[in-house]
Amino acid sequence: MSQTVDRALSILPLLAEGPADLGQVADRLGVHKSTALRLLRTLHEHGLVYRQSDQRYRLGARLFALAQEAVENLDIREIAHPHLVRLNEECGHTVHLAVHEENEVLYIDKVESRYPVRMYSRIGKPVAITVAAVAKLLLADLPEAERRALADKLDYPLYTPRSTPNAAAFLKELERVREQGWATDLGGHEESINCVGAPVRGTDGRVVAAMSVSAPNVVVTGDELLTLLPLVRRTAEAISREYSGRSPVKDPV
Amino acid sequence: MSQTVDRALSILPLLAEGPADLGQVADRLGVHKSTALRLLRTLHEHGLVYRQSDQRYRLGARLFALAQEAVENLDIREIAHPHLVRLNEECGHTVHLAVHEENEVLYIDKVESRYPVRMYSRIGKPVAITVAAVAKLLLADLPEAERRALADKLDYPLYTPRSTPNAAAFLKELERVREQGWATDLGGHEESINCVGAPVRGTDGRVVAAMSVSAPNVVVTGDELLTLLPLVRRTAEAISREYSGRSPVKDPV
DNA sequence: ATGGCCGTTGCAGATATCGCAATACGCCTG
DNA sequence: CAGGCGTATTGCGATATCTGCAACGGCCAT
Repeated sequence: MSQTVDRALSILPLLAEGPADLGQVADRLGVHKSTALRLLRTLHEHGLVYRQSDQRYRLGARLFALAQEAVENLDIREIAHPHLVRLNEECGHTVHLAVHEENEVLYIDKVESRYPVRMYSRIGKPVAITVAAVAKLLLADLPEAERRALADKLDYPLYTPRSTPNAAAFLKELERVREQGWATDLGGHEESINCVGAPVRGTDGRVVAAMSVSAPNVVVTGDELLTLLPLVRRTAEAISREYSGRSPVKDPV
Repeated sequence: MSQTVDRALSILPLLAEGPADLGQVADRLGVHKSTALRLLRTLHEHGLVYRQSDQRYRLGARLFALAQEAVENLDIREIAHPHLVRLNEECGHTVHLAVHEENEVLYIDKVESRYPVRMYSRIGKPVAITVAAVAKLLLADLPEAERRALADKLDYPLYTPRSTPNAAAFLKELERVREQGWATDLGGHEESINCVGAPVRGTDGRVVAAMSVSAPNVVVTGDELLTLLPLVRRTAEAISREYSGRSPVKDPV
């Protein structure tokens, strides 16, 4: 770990609180003014800090550009996977992670009992969008207009008697999911399979992914599965925190 | 200027191109692997880089969080936002707010039809500096020497046949914008999109920000959009007044 | 004018950083 | 299962780099 770089980087969260002048930065860093000056200059040359007209420093524009590119490379799956594995170890059931893309909802990760392995054969396949818990979570977060438009376009196949029958029912269900912050699929896709899921949110609060736990009701009934809800929600929230940068480092040796 | 910090920060744009492993980073930095390792570790501890499961490095989510806090600290945005929303309600089109920083022009706020939401996906992204109405407004206010120097440094990509073709044309356009006090972009960036914008000025009369209204010409033609000019200018002036503390509406303390 | 405040610079000493080489680890091959 | 290869990691000494100091210069308010 480099001391100089460490100090320089510590300036960034400091400036995130608001603009500061040289003296303030030096004080809060606990270094001499000349030292702070040189660090700020280097940050400035890289565009990470900007010097406003009153000579105070604040975070710079390059930060935006980098963040932009960072987000494009951000793979939720990488971050979520360990959490999914842990959840699987705790409850023993199949765990899914899904995202919404182009009017489809796709699984992007899956952890199955005994098999902490990426089942690519299944991953990437569109889910039953009108009934799956993860689909409800992802679509419930859309603006109302889009939700409406999408609901109209969809087909509502009756996989089982419990499948969502039509657009009206679907929209109503989405509204409920939106308000309660979690979703279920109780035998809506396969008669004997129940799911309970929770949303993963980004910094802006929007739902970026959804996860769920699935189990056949020969193992646990729907009601029993619901007792896992707190655990599922905690896991989803942990992923959200890490994804949005709220927990920068978890285990620094 | 600090060599160590300089090297560390050089890693960020490098990783913005995509994930890289230790060796690649060391090579591109021109330093020994152990050096690169220590720099990367420091960046990692601050959350600026993330280590994915294949041990390669990638930009981290903390960058996103920092950029977000940075944009929230811009007081122009605070002041302007309600005005932008009102303008959006009145005309129905997309409204942008942008500032100039370090040879770049960036959007710092955006209000979209029905959607008074911060689109961070777009906010923070540098604008097409040679054609956007807001860019013309901000650059037109620079001292002539700076304007000239900047115009020479820029590239002039031909997004469309109407894009500004070269430095000479750009300077001429800036001169006109400077005199008339407003600017347009008629299909210079995207063939079917027109914009009309006006400057926001501080106490000393200098342009501190610029705003614009954009609409596809399938909705309104360029001429029709121009009829909104008085409204846009009035809004910009209202923001200017409030920003420079001469707001007739409400006076703080 | 003049004193105080803040940012900036040159310098010599201190120390953190660098590259090297050796080690450890994971992965694939035979 | 052994062996080999590529990569990440660690300890260490030489030295380039960073640091704090003190002096300078500009700016503002008294």
